[in-house]
Amino acid sequence: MDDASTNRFGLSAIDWRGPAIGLLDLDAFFASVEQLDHPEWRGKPVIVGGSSQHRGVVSTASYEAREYGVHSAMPSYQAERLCPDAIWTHGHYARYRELSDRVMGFLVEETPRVQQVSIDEAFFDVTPGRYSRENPVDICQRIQRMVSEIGITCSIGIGANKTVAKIASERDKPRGLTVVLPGTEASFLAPLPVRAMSGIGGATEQRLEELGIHTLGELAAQDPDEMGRVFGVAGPRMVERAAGRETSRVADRYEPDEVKSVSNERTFSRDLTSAEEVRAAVRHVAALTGARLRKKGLKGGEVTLKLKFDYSHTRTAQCPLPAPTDDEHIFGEAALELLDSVWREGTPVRLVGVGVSGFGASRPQQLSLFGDDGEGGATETHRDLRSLSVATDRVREKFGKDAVAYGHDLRFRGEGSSRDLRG
DNA sequence: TCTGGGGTCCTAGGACCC
DNA sequence: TCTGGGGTCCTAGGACCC
Repeated sequence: MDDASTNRFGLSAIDWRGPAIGLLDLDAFFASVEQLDHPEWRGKPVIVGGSSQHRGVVSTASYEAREYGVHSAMPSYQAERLCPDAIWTHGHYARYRELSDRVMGFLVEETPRVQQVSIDEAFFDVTPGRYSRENPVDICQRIQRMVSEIGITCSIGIGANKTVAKIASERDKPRGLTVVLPGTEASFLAPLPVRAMSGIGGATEQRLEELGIHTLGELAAQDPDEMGRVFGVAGPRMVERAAGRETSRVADRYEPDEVKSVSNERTFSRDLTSAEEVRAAVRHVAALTGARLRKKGLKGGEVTLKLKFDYSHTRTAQCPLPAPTDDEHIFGEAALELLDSVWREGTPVRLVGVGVSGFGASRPQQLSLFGDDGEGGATETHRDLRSLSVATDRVREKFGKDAVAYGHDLRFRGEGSSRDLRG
């Protein structure tokens, strides 16, 4: 890479002018943590993901597994065929969270402008003169050393804006440090396929293709108004970003965005068809969501039911709740009432999801010292059931998730789940 | 037994109101 | 009588991200 971008070191001497935005991405994060914690797995193909028996997919593949063609989001049965000797694990989310927090801590020590975008990725602003005088390249090399010391690695891209930093970070993985020098943004981006830019997925790529636009350079040359007519508000934005002129700032605090919804969904290892099964599944998934709401101290005023029938057919239905709640006995029953509007008994159901949103009106949520006082129209029965939910949470916290199960929970225990982590 | 789970944002269309 | 035309709110669904 000797053109616009470079991963050569020795750039400390350059006089960096203008904004310097970094994007740090932890390399094959979940799989790398597993190899850190299981030394005997190092150097071997490791896959974090759901099992093929439960229609799972790959969350993260170690670099050794990637050599067999395994990648994130690939159906597990396919990964098993490509790499029969891989070591599989469902993952240990709390542990990933712990290491992620440590890495984010390193960034915060360098600059107050750290915007975490996922468990394994964050933007940070190291513009010279803004928070420190130091050269951005030196700062990033130090961050990489600190990350290495905890036993995992990261790749970093640095550039004048987020779009450039993000694409640069993907340029040279793992352990890469790719620098796009100020003023070279447009020439760095121009030859890349449109798909390289985040925000452009399969559908947008195809529509751009139909317009004869294949590269970011071609996209940058479009008339923003014309693109606005085709793509709505995203159109002009796409053109600006492709031209290397994005100006959106890195968030000014190391704080996750305000939560707007909390949901759980489950794909079952076989399709459900009877009303009894589907209703039990709704209650089960609602209970998962309820427990998370209470843990987060959130009560929401809307519930959403989601059913997936096959890969391309999904239906959702949403309704307001009488009062903000975190109790699955209330929002779960509301979800059951929505069932008739989206499902006829006999239609096979592959996935059931229950989400709660509408936190805005009742924020901030403080738990009352005197127990439950914010339940509005809740009946006595609902209060009793709510107490039951809280008691259940406590027992589960103390003795583990499977210590308590309502009747309808039992048949769904042990269904696989996983999380995605691309890169 | 082919394709997960947890999110965010945007859009289109209908209801409703003036 | 030949039905206008905003604005706003709500809902469902799609696209996208990791």
